[in-house]
Amino acid sequence: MPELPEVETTRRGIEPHCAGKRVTQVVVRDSRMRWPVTPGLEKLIGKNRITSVARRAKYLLLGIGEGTLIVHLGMSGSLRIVDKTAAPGKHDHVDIVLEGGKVLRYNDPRRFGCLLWHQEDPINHPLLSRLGPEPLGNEFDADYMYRQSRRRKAAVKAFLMDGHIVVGVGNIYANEALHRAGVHPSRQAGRISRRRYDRLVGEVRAVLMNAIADGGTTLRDFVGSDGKPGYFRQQLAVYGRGGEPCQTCATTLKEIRLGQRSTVFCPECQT
DNA sequence: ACGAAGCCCTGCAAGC
DNA sequence: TGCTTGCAGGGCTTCG
Repeated sequence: MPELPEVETTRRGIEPHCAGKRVTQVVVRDSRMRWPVTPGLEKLIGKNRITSVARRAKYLLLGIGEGTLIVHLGMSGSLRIVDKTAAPGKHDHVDIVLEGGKVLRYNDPRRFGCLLWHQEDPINHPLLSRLGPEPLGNEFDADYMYRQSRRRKAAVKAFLMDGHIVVGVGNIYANEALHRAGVHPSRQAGRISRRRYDRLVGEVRAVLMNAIADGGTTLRDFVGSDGKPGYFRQQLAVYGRGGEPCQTCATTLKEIRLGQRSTVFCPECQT
């Protein structure tokens, strides 16, 4: 579920319930995640106040007391605000109980996510220190992408999804942005002009911003209830539409695998 | 340095 | 109906 827009939507959804609140209790039911949940988390953050709820790439950063809880939702994770009385269900691995009777509840069926405690500035954490710029920030522009891509032989789609180049562009939005920009996903990153990167950068931005605006709508009531997946679907021009006609030129959309991931494009519009 | 592949895990749909 | 297979929105790690 979590692409960058949904992580940002989660951040916005939980922030008002968390910021300024004191933690009264932490319950770790299952610590087996991508990496084990930091041992002793209960002691480390218990009784401290949540001061901030930030995001870097697809990591949520909860400022608590003197440190930061780094949370990643992996591929199937979610973070919800529920009532203290709500019984935990399957895959509800961690509860952060807040003063006032609400609980920040972490659920992740596939356990690809993580919850890691970090005492210092999270910027210096190994997982965060080498990440590329934010796709919606100023650093991400045509010039940057052009420079980074020279002599790169990898497919532009893989390049776009590489977190060391730019963060937050997952499989869905890579497919969408490339279609909107008219760029073939298999084209070598180093063989794309500055002009075309200009277009691509604009479309990455546009598609993410649309999704964030929409993510708000999609998951408007995810707090307290079930955030239903797949509502973006109707807006997606190519993802999940292999074999269907291109909305621009009616050519049949082609589906291939690129770097183990499903890739859909229009052989006519994308060159 | 770069690029491709492997792997972590559960759930679900499709095919036999 | 029940089994097996493949695939899923991520990304670190390993290998060549």
